[in-house]
Amino acid sequence: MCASKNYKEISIGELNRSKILNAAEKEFALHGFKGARVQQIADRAELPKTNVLYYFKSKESLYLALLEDILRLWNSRFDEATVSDDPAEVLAQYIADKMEISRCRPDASKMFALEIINGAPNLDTFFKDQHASWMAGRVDVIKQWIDQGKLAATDPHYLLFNIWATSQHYADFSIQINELRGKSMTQTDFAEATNNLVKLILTGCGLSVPTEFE
Amino acid sequence: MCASKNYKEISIGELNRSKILNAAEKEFALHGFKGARVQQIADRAELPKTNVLYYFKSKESLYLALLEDILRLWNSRFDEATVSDDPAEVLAQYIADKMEISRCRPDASKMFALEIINGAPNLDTFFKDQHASWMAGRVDVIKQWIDQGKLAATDPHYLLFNIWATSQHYADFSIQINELRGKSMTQTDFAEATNNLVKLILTGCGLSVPTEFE
DNA sequence: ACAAAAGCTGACCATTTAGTCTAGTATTTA
DNA sequence: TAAATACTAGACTAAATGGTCAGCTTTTGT
Repeated sequence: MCASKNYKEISIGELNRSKILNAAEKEFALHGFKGARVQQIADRAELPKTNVLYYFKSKESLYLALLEDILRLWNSRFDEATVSDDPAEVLAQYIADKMEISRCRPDASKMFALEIINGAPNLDTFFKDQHASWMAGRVDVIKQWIDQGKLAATDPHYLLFNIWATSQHYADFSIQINELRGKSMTQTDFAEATNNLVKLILTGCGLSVPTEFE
Repeated sequence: MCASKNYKEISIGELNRSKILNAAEKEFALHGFKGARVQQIADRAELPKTNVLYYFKSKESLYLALLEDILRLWNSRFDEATVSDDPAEVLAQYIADKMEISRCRPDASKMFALEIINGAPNLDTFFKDQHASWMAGRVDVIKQWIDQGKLAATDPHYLLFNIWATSQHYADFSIQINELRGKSMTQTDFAEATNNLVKLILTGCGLSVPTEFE
């Protein structure tokens, strides 16, 4: 069910680029930027190391290309929500979208987590400003919902942090989760976890759970 | 308010060891095991590199010593809770303890997060087994609470994952949080965030919030 | 068909890295 | 106070790493 590319009519270069990006995402997720090795990315992509550096001029530019890709993942329907939308629907869908990313792109989530934990040295001011203004806009909408009595009073910042923390946890800490559950999460498990999380967050905000998440 | 050692009567060796451990925790939290550099740990500890390798025979043994320390942090009063305890009290206190760790030992939390994200290559079978049996015990207690009608029906695994995810997020993603809030979290902010989180989780479990967390 | 562009890669290099060695200086102990 | 232990530190090394280069082959557009 995860989105995947149509492999017809793509040049050998595009194919290799995508092989390299996939391999690199895995390696960076496993070892972070400093810890990842170009040779191991090459091995995983089944290409000689020189080939990796042919397509991406340096380890850093490969990392940055990947990071840019990942930041685009964060876009969602919640970005355009306004005060006239139904908060229960919007938030439930946002949570579900986040959970879907954790299921389909766990390594992207891990790479992003590492970048933040390591002090976000590669996220430039432009991204940070953009991110901050996105946040300001969303906080504003949530505040208006609260003012209209649609939502229990709560700090919108903490609400969003909680949504990110819980949903991303299923990707970032999947090793621990699988260990403790004694089995890995199937698609059905993810659906159950999503409903569980929607219920927790929405109930916590004084909202009722939309029927499709019950 | 964070716990700290009494520096009287400690030998120069103990002092240096602790300097090194502090410096290493920071470096490992910033770069992960592979990415951290012994030289930078030494610089941060204000000791020559050779000195670091005098006290800890290798980068790996330093990392392991630190990791062992950190695993002990996870111990809490929740470990001994039984079905006869009040779930609201116990869970609220557990959440508060976790938040306190995020506030006082953010680098420890980050190091642990990196270890898990990177596939837990240094957590041995003994720890994993111990952790799994701890989990089984706690899941059991929560289930009994649910059977007794003290707690709304929910999967105890997800409940614990949610508590960890949200509380650790304040340490692991502090850079992002500070950026988006436009200021860093004070002790007061942490108290507020703790109460907010206790309310979310407990309400989500159908529990009422103990007065000290309101 | 053919030239230009794109793709490929082994050999190589400068730098960085964890860790050693040796030779010393403080500090503790008997 | 002498011997033993604990600590300090510069010089060094072997291995690993990111990256270059020059010459090769394959693909593509006309």
